[in-house]
Amino acid sequence: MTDIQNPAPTGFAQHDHSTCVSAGIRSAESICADRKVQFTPVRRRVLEILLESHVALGAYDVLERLAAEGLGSKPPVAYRALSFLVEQGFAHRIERLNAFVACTFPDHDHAPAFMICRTCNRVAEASTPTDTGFGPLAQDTGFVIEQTVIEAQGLCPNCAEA
Amino acid sequence: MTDIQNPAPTGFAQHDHSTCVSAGIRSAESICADRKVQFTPVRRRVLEILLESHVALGAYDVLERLAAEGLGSKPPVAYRALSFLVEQGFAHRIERLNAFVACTFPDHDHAPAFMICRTCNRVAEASTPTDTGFGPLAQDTGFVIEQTVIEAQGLCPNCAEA
DNA sequence: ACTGGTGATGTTATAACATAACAAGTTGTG
DNA sequence: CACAACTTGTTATGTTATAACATCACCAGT
Repeated sequence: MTDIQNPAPTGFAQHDHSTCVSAGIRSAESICADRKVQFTPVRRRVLEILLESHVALGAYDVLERLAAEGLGSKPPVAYRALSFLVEQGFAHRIERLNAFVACTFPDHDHAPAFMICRTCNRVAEASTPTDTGFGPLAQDTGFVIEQTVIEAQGLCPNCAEA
Repeated sequence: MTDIQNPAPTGFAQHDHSTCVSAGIRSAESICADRKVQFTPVRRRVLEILLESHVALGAYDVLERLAAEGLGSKPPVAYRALSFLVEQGFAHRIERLNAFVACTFPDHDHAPAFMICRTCNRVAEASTPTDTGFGPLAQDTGFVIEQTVIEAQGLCPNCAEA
């Protein structure tokens, strides 16, 4: 297995966050156009909400925000929008937290790996090579890999200080 | 990152399963004695239930079995036993499934990686080197890793055929 | 034997996460 | 316009998880 590649992880480091938001939305718009899928108001707004921070949000956190804006108040509304975003690769589900974050690299096809702060729930995303080391093993055993989840838990730099 | 090491994954392959059960219980007994923690009837029984197959079981699946045997019928009973087993390294939580499996290597300290069949929920466990590739990246960013979850989803050999 | 500490279990209640099923509205296309 | 495909709204319920407090069993010290 080769090392996890890291095209400059945002999430923990200082950065111009407004770029994350605008770039995320622009990518999504353009990809949706290409794929001829609808980037509806609810979907767009949910992506914006996720993009507002690098903190993983639960479906009900998102829903609460939607409800406050009159965009839907029942769980399926949030779950449907989140499923859409995950399917299209605009967001990822963090299994460990049953929560969601906007994707940092919506434009490349990649296998994500996450560093998750257990104190502040902030998440940094890195790319991994498609072969995460299971390849050879899976071949041995006959297991057919469809997707791999890699999630590291710990403390982000800020929370580690305190 | 080096390849995932694989001390002969059970789970999918044919094997003498009674060994898994007896060895699992014996290890747990001996480790509990060393650590001076109690291997109570509920804890033992829950481990036995997990050991009965390499299928990941939800807490409520386990609870159902316990209840049928008069060993406890309320969720906290199952969750407490499962937490204990996970803490002691006798079982692992599969984040993707919100479920649990008995550990295949309770005697070594290891970072587990799992192959999870989406059809039958059977799980094969492999060991990884302690450095799963996040090390260098984490150092760059200042992230302090406490635990890493690696879970591959796909089809086990049996289910892949069908 | 009493007392108090510790750890395990029992129980109630509820929080948090998720989806099935169906109705109603919207949008693009012939 | 009419239709098909898709999206959203809503009800109801299913599933996973834990907080909080009561009780019990055991052991050590007096």
